[in-house]
Amino acid sequence: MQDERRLAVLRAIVEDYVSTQEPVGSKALVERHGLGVSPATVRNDMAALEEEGLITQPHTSAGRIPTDKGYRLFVDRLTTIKPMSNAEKRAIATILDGAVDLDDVVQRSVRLLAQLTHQVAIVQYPTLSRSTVRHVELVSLTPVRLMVILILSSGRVEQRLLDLDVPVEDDDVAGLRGRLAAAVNGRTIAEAITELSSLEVAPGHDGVQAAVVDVLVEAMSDQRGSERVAVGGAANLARFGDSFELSVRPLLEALEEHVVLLKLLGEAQTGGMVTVRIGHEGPYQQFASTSVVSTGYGPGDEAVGNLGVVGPTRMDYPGTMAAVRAVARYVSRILDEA
Amino acid sequence: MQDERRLAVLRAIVEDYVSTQEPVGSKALVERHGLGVSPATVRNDMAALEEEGLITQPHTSAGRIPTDKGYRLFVDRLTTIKPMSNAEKRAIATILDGAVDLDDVVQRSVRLLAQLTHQVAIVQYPTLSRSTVRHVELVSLTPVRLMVILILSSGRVEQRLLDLDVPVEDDDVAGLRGRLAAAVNGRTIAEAITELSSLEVAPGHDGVQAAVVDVLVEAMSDQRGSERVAVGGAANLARFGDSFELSVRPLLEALEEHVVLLKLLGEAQTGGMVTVRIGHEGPYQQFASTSVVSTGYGPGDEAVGNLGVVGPTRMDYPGTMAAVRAVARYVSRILDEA
DNA sequence: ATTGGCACTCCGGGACGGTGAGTGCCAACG
DNA sequence: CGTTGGCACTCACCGTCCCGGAGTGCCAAT
Repeated sequence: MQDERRLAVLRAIVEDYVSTQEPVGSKALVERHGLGVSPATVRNDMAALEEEGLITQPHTSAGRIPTDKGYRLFVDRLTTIKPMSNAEKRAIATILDGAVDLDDVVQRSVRLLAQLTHQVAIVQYPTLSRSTVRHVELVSLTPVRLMVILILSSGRVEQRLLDLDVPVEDDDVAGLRGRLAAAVNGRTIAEAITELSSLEVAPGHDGVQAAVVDVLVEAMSDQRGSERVAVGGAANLARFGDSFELSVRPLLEALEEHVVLLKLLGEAQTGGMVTVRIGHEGPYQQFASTSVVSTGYGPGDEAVGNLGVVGPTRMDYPGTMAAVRAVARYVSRILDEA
Repeated sequence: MQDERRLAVLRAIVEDYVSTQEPVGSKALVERHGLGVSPATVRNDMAALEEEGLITQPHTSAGRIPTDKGYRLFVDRLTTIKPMSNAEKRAIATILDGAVDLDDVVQRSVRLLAQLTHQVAIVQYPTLSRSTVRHVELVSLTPVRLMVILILSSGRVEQRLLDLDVPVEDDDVAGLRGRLAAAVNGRTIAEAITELSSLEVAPGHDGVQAAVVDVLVEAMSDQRGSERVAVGGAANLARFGDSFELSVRPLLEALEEHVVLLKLLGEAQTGGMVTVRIGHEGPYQQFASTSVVSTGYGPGDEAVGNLGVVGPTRMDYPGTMAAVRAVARYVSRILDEA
């Protein structure tokens, strides 16, 4: 039926508009894409598509541009994620394999993603909540100053300095270290916190132990680790084309508000699913003309963080989705190995 | 003489242009500033100032705007840094005193500076090179995995994971730890590196020691610590007014190139001196229309890092310089206390 | 259902002219 | 000699007008 052709027309409109960023007319459409029909036919189809709210015209007698609903249909039904080329895959692998530690992986990822997509990339640092305690270390720098180190299975290391009211002996520190290790090593964060709060107090040094436990609990429940994000490719905002004040400025402001970015990235999705949020579908109406393409990453099927890009609604969805998915996979694989 | 008045005219032009961002004419000048002369007189002065290359007119028969040279004279001779108000001082103190660690100080500073100046703020993380080694710690996580921790007087903590070829005993680790501590504790980074490379090898475990020393030297000479910078207030780029492509885009790109930013901040200045680099005076010609106001900070008279802002040449120099100096002072004081 | 034809709409860009702010110069003045 | 008022001149800016072109909607014919 001509229903199929209509969808083909929609696809063509999206693709043309994305690449030229100008409203696309019926004549240009039939020329560029080899649909074997006349412009008049396309016009009829366009009228139908507009009736359904999938495309619109900026002003009477200009070409059509897709609406958010049009992009949604395009993303859901008209496109398959085009796989990355082998060269791209190799580039991803080379860049990410060079990372020296967890933070470096995140920073490289965000750069890479920005480069691949030519958009603004956002990568969330791995969240602590699912990882387990690998090691707890106490180091007495001076008799009244203790350093508390927490090493997690995710590879993240948190350290805290702790000033004591009373001096403490090295032997006592060693004892406390042993008891702490027994209580928390191998447990998840949540379990460890429970264990710690029910830990028996050794006589005589309850103050020190309480202080250390406090610091540990604080370090564990510290949401900073999971709230941090890395941002890259802000310069790509320059290609937005749209009005500066309307689109770019709010984004520029948001890029420093990590809470907002985390909300934009949304809930972690596992299993290679890439989420696309188009324009008004998001929670912030100042981003009405921006889309977010994101997915979760993590070892195995466990999502420990999100990553994605944000760009104009008029973006290359297939390519962007492919890049996001590919980077997430490689990052997950690296976390697997670590 | 009328020489003084000419300088007063230059000052007035700079101030007016900075606040209105429009070329300023002779009539408007005498009205807004109470110079008790006629517009015609001012016109003569303007002609003289233009002759000297201090001001220029964008097109014939428009008002005058300052040249880079004009700004330079203004900054050097026509302005005193206006002190911060008490309220501002309190605000700075409150915000910075709330910092929990070194990184937090830097991050708070950069936000603060951006807010105070309405420009893009840059704060360099304290450089390692001048600080001394406070503590070295070795922790054996497993028999073949060591954690190496380096604590510096600046408060920075570097940790590295080290996988060994052969298992190592706890006792040996303790011995090595002792020898390392003796070699480096209290030394500056440079000294410590020298000491480490001439460290005698204990029989039997030369492999382990060599590996640990390698890691330590790497951590010490790691330029990452001194090359890292924090950036804030990128949204203020939106107020640039100038052509987007010409001014904002290169800056936006530079903001992700930390090497470039470090070069922009320039050499550390101590003793409360604030450096101003105006337009073409900088090393990058793509920043011909941007100025950098920067200074060093650090405990005592020792500069351990730079901070500053970058904005359009047309900026409020007295206010910006005051803010930069004030923030640097408070940061230095905090480093003093730590 | 598709197509060719046709009248209509409207954006974008170039031409045009008036207005106003600002300048440079000159002659007069203290 | 520095200052001032006067005057002619220069442009940027803004609103108007006009035209061409791309695109549309509709209709009758196939």
